[in-house]
Amino acid sequence: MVKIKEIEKSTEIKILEAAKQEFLERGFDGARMQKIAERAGINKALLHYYFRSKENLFKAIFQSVFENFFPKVVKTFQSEISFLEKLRFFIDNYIDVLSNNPFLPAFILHEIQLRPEMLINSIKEQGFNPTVFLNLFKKEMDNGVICTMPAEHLVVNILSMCIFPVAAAPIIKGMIFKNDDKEYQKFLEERKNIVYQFVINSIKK
Amino acid sequence: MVKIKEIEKSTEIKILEAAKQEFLERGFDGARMQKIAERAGINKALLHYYFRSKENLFKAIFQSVFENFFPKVVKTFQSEISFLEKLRFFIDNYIDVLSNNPFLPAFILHEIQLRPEMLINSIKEQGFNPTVFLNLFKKEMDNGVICTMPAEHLVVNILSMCIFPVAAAPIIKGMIFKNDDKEYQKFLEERKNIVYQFVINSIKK
DNA sequence: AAATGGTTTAACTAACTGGTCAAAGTTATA
DNA sequence: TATAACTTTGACCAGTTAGTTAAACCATTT
Repeated sequence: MVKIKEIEKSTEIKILEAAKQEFLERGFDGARMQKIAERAGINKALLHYYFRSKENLFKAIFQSVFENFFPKVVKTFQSEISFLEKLRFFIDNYIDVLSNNPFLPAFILHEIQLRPEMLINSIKEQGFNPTVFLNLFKKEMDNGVICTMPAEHLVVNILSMCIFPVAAAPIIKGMIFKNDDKEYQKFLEERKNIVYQFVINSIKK
Repeated sequence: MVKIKEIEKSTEIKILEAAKQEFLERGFDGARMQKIAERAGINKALLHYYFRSKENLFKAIFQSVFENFFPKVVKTFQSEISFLEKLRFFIDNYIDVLSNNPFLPAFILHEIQLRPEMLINSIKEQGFNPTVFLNLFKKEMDNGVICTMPAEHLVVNILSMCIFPVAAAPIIKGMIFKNDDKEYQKFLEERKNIVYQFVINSIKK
C-alpha cells in the first residue's frame, strides 16, 4: 500500500513536471500530449489515466504556475522591517523568481489573453489580494513619507519594471546584447538595484 | 487589367485583415486557416492560392504587426522640440498605439518566445535602431540635464511601464477594476501623465 | 500460489487540420 | 464571340492529435 502510493505519487509528479515544461514553453495550443509523455518517460495513455484530458492537466499546471506569478508578499509586508527594506526585498525577490522562471511571464500573459475566464478561478484559489500591496504604499503616502500618487499606478509601475524585462527577454537579448545570455543575465541582476533606485527617486519627497 | 488588379488587391487585403485578427487573438498555434477564411468571407483554398502556407501567411502578418510594436521614434526624436516634449510625445503616442492594439504586446512576446529566430528578420526588415532611443537620453545625461544612469535601463523602464499594462490588461482589469472595461481604459489614459511624471521625477536633477 | 486491484502499455479510433486539385466562374484580350 | 488567363470553389487527401480500450504487468493480500 505504502509503496504503491509512493510510485503513484512519483509518476504524478513526473507528469506534472513534464507538463509544466511543455506548457510553459509552447503554450496550451502548442503543447502536445505525446511530448509531455516523452518528457516524463511514460506512455501517453498514462496522462489520461491520471488527468482525464489535456484541458484538465493544463488547469492543474496553470494553477500552480499562476501562484509563482504573483509575488508572495503578505508575510514580507507584515514583518517589522522598514518600508524601504520591504520595497528592496520585494524587488530583489521577485526579479529572482522571474529570472528563474523565464517562460512564466509571457506564458501567463498569453494564456490569460486567450482565456480570461481562467483568472476567476486562479484568483480565488490562490487568494492574492492586491490590497495588501496597495496599502503598503498608501500608508506611507498618508504618513507623508513618500509623494502622493494613485497607488494602483505605482504598483503597476513597479510590477511592469520587474516583469516586462523577463517577458521580453529574447527581444532585449537580441536588440541590446547581441544574443549574449550572460550579458542579459547581468542586466537582469543590475535591475534589482536600478528599479529600486528608480522608484525611490521618483516617490521620495 | 485594372479591375482584376483591384479585385485581387481587395481579396488579398481581406485575407491579411482576417489573418491579422485571428493570429493576434489566438497566436500561430491557436489560429485556424478555416477560421481565417470565414473571417475573410472566402474559400479556404484561396488562402493557399495567395499565400502558399499558414507559415507564409503568418510571416506576412508578423512583419507588419511587429512594426507597430516598435515605436516610430526617429522622426520625433530628430525634430526640434525639447527633450521633455519628446519624452511626453513618445509616451502619449506609444500608449495610444498599444491601447488601439490590445492584443499586440502579449502576441509578440509569446510568439518571439516560441520562435526567437523570427526576430532576426523582423529587426532587419524594419530597421528599428535602439541607438536612436538610447542616444536621446545619453545626450541629456552628458549635458547634465538629467541624472546619470545606464541608458539601457532607463529605456527598458519606460517601455516596461507602457507595454506591460496593456499586455496584462485582463489581469489588471480583473484584479483592480472588477472587469470594468471603462475603468481600465480610464486607467490607461491616466498613465500617459503618470508614466511621464514618474520618469521625470526619477531622472530630474 | 492464486486472487485482487491499481498501474502501465501498445494498438487503435475519430475528429481535426493544413494543404491539394480539378472543375467552374469571371474578366480581359484577339 | 471565342480564347486565354486569372480567380474562386467544393471535394478530397494525408498527417496529426487527443482520447479510448483491452490486455499485460506487478505488488499486496488471502
